[in-house]
Amino acid sequence: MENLIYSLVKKGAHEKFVRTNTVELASECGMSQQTASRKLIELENNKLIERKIDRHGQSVRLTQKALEGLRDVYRNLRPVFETAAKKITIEGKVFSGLGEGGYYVGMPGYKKQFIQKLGFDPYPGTLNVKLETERDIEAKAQIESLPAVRIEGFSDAKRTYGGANCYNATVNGVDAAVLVIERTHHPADVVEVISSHFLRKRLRLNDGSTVRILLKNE
Amino acid sequence: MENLIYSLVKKGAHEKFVRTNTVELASECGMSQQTASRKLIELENNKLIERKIDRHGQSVRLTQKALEGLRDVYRNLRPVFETAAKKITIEGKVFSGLGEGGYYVGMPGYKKQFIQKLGFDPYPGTLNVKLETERDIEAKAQIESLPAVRIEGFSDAKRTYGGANCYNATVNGVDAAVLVIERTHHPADVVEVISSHFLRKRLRLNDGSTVRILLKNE
DNA sequence: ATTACTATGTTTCGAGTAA
DNA sequence: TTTACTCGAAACATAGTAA
Repeated sequence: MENLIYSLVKKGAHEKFVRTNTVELASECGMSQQTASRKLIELENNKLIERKIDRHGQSVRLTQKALEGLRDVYRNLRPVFETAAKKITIEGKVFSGLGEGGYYVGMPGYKKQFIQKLGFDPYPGTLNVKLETERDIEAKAQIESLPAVRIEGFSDAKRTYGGANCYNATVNGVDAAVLVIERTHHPADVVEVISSHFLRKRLRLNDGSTVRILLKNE
Repeated sequence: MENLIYSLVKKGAHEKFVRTNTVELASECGMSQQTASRKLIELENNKLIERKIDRHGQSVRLTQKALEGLRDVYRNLRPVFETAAKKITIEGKVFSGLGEGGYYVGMPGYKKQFIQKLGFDPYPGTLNVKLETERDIEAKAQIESLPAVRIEGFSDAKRTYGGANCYNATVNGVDAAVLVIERTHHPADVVEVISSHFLRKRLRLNDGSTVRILLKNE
């Protein structure tokens, strides 16, 4: 099954429609023609491929959904084989969130942990950075391969507050930490940063200012 | 199945024994405890993992064989997501092969194709380069994602001669081509280079000399 | 040539449970 | 608690074909 997708990747189906047929795919994947046919149908039903079928074969292309799945695999494998501890740099533009980040960061349940584990008392607000290039989004995904500072969730009488992972970094040279909140399915192109400083003031940032986040490797 | 290996990778089983149990792995992979147990046995029988089992769980580590399989996947996926056309550089040390490379390169059936497709008449010999670092071996594997100059195989009365792929490059600045012979399961840490020049003389190389191969991107 | 349906055979799964 | 066996059920693969 997955096998079939890898065969399609080898043919370049991640960037264009590629011409093939069920007999060819079957032999490449070590399965029968009938199975290849059925699996192509399944992949199509699961919106993992698009097809144009005619009586001489078919053209197949991977969907964005399939690429996302492959990207997950890639992200898991990269830290295994890219041993060198490279410096991760992320560039993006400052934008205004809803201001709710500051509320959470200031809560005693979190604040105590920040002071203890990150070694600084965070300014009660987060700097929202929007990533503009695929390269930066990739770099953000790589962050998770770094050693994290774990912030535990907790509960009060009203509700439960989720955990988070922090990664020491600098923003335009100023000490800070990237905050990756657990469970909330955050957009992939946004990074939240906390710091002991009010970064907008300290770095004279406005909405649209470009900042460079440099992750600390150990 | 594969799923289980990815779970183990996430736990770091590619670099050390990691402690886990069948219930935990099952829930991570969306399968029953029984299936996880059975699959671990299969993985062990297939020499993809090593285990130390006790009554409180088990320690699991991936074998080299499993890592090789994952590396294949990684190599397939990298060109998909590493879009930027990076320059591939390989460094290694010159060594003497058996001299058979020269015999083949000089055969009319190949020579004609080199002249036509690579645009030069190759010196009848190959420069063997031994790669010394993991980084260089990785870089060599990446070559295959570049556009290849295809050299077809052929037959004469006696036998069949296999095909090859060539990749335009420079060796210490001199035009050349990396030769990847088909089918022969070449060692991963050796690169063969052909050129119109006798590179050993032209570049004053001896066994053990370090050379830098720069692949041409288009 | 193709793709892909049906029917049948094979493999895989997981509940129950032993050790 | 574990791991992992047995066995009936569910999922999957392929031969034979139709279109």
